[in-house]
Amino acid sequence: MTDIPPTSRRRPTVQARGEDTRRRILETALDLFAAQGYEGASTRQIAEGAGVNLPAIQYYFGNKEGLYRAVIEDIAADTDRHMASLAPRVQGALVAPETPRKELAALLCEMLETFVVLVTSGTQVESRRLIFARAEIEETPGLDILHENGMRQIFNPCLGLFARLHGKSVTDQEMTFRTLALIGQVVIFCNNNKRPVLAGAGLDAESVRLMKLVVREHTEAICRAALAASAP
Amino acid sequence: MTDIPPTSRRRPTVQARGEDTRRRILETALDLFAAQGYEGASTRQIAEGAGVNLPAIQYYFGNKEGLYRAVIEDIAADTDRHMASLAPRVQGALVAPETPRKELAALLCEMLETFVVLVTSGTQVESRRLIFARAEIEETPGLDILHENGMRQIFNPCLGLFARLHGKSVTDQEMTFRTLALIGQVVIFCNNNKRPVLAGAGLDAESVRLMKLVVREHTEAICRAALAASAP
DNA sequence: GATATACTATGTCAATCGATAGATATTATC
DNA sequence: GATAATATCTATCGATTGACATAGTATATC
Repeated sequence: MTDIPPTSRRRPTVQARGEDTRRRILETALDLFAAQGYEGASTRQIAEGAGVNLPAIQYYFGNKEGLYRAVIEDIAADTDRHMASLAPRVQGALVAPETPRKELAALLCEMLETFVVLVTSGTQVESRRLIFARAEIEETPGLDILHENGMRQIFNPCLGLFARLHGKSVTDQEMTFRTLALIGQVVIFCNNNKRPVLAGAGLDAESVRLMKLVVREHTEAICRAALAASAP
Repeated sequence: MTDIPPTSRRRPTVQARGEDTRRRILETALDLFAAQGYEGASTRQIAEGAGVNLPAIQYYFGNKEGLYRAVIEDIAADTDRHMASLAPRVQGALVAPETPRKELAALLCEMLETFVVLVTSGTQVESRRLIFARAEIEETPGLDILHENGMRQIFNPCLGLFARLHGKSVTDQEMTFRTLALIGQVVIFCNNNKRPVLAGAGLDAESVRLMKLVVREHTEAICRAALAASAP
């Protein structure tokens, strides 16, 4: 009944206008889903905010869930792009049998710093941060995509590096917890910055620099302790 | 028009029954608000879950918002109780002018371990963890209460200790970020454990022990680095 | 037995929600 | 200029929501 997106044939002008409308809806939806959650944001609000009318959402995305999934997939694609250069290096270090432990630690630090940048820069950062935070608590159809993506792009690589550094297995529950704690240092910066703690401390270049510094120094300290504990 | 809760006069048996019903509503509401958010959970659902009928909510809590606030205040009171023994010791160490830095570090570790316990034990842990996580992103009338409480009971004490350890001011933005990173290690354990990472890893005694161990070791490592960096 | 408390049963209300039907406007191709 | 695909409009449907009003019942105190 609802033949959804017209992405096949290229008709220069009309197509361009359609694509523009699609993006406008997508961006408005991101902001509103972030601010009010999946249930909280109404399609009417989104349509109004995007300057289109209600059935436009059905036309472009089928229904509310389709729109939500599109928003999430957009963010996931963004994450992939952001991690594209680092991921293969980590992969390489993990398949190599004799990667020096100092290098593992350095890669782990770089990984977490890159994560900080992902979480604090780009377009619509505020909204993306909130969506990340929501991914950890909400139970909506699309969010597992984001969660899987985070596992694949962030958690698993960090776990791999950190476990090798400790000389332990990635299946060890202790390593899961240690990795979560590491990542938690960054994830907390995803929280609502309208709240007192992060208020004022926006996302200006200086704040981001500080966040990266803090995460790097903490992670280095933790890695140093790990090296000392499991020294050969 | 709506004279809300009958908490004044004591009529032994009837009163007890009323209190019981009140608690039953409160517990059901906690679970449902945690699982589905403020907007997501309907009063009808809550009433059904508690085995009362709809007007009972109005009778005891005035309206939906009143019920929500009651849930939040309940949790806040729980936090106060949990932190009651540690708070004055931290306060004491902070007002004393010459507290040894090792003691500051030890208190900080203890503080975070206590936080882990708060977040992983007691009745309805799962739901309370989710409410904590929601407090960081949702914008509902009652949640600032919880947030303020967290600032007063957790964040500010940690900030005070950690800043003293670094020999820096509590108003320094770097110290805010460092403290957030520390706390983030614990907060991440508040996330939905139905998700792959924490799945299986329930909240059995062994898991909690491991979480505490990890947080302690990481924090010790970070404190050691801080001591070395700002050594006298 | 009068009275207060602690509910329950039922129904209604306006508001808001997602979804859809169906008409219309715009544009590209032939 | 006819035709068809694309884009957007108005209008409305049915369901659910929080809230409230009214009436009734069971129990316990005085």
